[in-house]
Amino acid sequence: MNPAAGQERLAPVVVIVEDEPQIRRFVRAALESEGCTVWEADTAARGLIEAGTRKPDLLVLDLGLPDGDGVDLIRDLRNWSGVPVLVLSARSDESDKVAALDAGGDDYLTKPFGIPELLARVRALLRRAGRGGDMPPVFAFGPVEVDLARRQVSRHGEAVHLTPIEYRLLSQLVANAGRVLTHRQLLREVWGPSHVEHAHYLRVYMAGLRRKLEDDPAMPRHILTESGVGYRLAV
Amino acid sequence: MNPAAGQERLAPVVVIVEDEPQIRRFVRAALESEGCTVWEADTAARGLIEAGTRKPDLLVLDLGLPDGDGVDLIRDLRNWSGVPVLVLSARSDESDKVAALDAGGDDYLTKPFGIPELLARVRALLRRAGRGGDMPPVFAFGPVEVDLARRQVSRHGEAVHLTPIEYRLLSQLVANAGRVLTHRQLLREVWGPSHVEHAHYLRVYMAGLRRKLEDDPAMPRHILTESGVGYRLAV
DNA sequence: ACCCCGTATCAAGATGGCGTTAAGAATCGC
DNA sequence: GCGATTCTTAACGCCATCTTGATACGGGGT
Repeated sequence: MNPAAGQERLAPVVVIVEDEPQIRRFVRAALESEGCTVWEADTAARGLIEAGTRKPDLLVLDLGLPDGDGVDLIRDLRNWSGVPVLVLSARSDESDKVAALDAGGDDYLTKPFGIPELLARVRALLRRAGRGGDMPPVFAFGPVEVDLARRQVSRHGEAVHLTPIEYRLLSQLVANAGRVLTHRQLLREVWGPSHVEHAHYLRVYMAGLRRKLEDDPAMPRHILTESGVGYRLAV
Repeated sequence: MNPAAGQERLAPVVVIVEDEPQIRRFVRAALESEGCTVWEADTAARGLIEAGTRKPDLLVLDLGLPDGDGVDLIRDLRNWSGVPVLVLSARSDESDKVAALDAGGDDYLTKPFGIPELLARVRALLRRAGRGGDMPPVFAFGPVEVDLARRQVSRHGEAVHLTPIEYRLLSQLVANAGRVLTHRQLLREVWGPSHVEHAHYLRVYMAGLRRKLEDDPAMPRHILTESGVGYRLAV
């Protein structure tokens, strides 16, 4: 079993071992833009310590370190850790690649490299290590949860069925939660520009949403009407 | 029980998908010198079949195939297999690398490449796949079990025969279990982009799946219809 | 008090989507 | 080529959803 299976970690943890501050910052910024938590080390010795203490999901390693060969670091690391290792190097000699990979490296990228390729290879390694998927974003107000990705709405934990128009209407409210949406705005987004005058539709369907989502439809606490203007979703 | 569990496989099995016979022989010789058992395919369609029947430990894939994009092959493969994929390509554009890796590829090697590097990367992929886990091979809901790797479906333990389209439809549902799939999404994935309007097909084939998989096809408990939107597989 | 406008709720009819079956066409394996 | 499987297409009844009209409520202005 995977020992990390139980503990939910939202952001992958990455350790960078790289002596040039410029490249370190460069790579750090890229990884953080992917949502990673990043720790740095500028020597091989420090790198091993960081790999031990931070329990990273990925190690990005430059071969050219001041205090030792990066290949030795990998060999050492592999005695006690299976963390994926992405090797960066200025040397493009095939023998270097073979040595680093056979020592236990998982991928080898030659400088200069592009950030998109680096990130794609990082994603590939994290995916295979089992840290690919993250949680779907769910929006909640009161007892109601809206899962936009699964197109599913629940109230008090139980699934609630919404018709297509009801769902579109709720989506608009959620997307602009807290803000007032005018009748015209809602009608245009849900029914299209030609139905902008049929404010009656809104009343019918808002009643439906309240009946399905509010605890007391007569005293709505979240789907509020701004009389003469429109509707608002209170958070 | 898993029939392959007892039989010790000493030699890794590799499938090569490559249309140029010269490179195919070249790569094959190299892999066999490493002690691999090698199977070949010269088209994308054939490659998928080989990947399904040979149960390889690694897939070596050339992107430039005569009958389809290799990236599509990876995406298809990833619906039912977690086998490591090493991509070979004549194109060194960064966007090609990113596309192939994000589709599910594990490594990307640009032609021309040296045999030592190829083999080192192969060893790295086999090493990691050997100790790590692959995809959970069987997906279950209610009385139904779907073995994506063996392309086999059973209900109450008994094998159920599905036609190709039925199986692809079910694959899509399983791959997005719990999520609502719109008519257009399903039609595009199963019949192709040109049949996006033929929603009737879906009704016919969903009826077929329900007849074969649901205990009471008239009251489906797992293959649910989201009226006006699409379908969803309930877990 | 009364009227008026905006709102809430209910219900019935219209519409189009959906499930099902079956028959002809196409494809595949032998 | 031939038989069998699979796919496409059409037809029909049913039902969820949408539309539309009717009715009631409530506050503000005259």
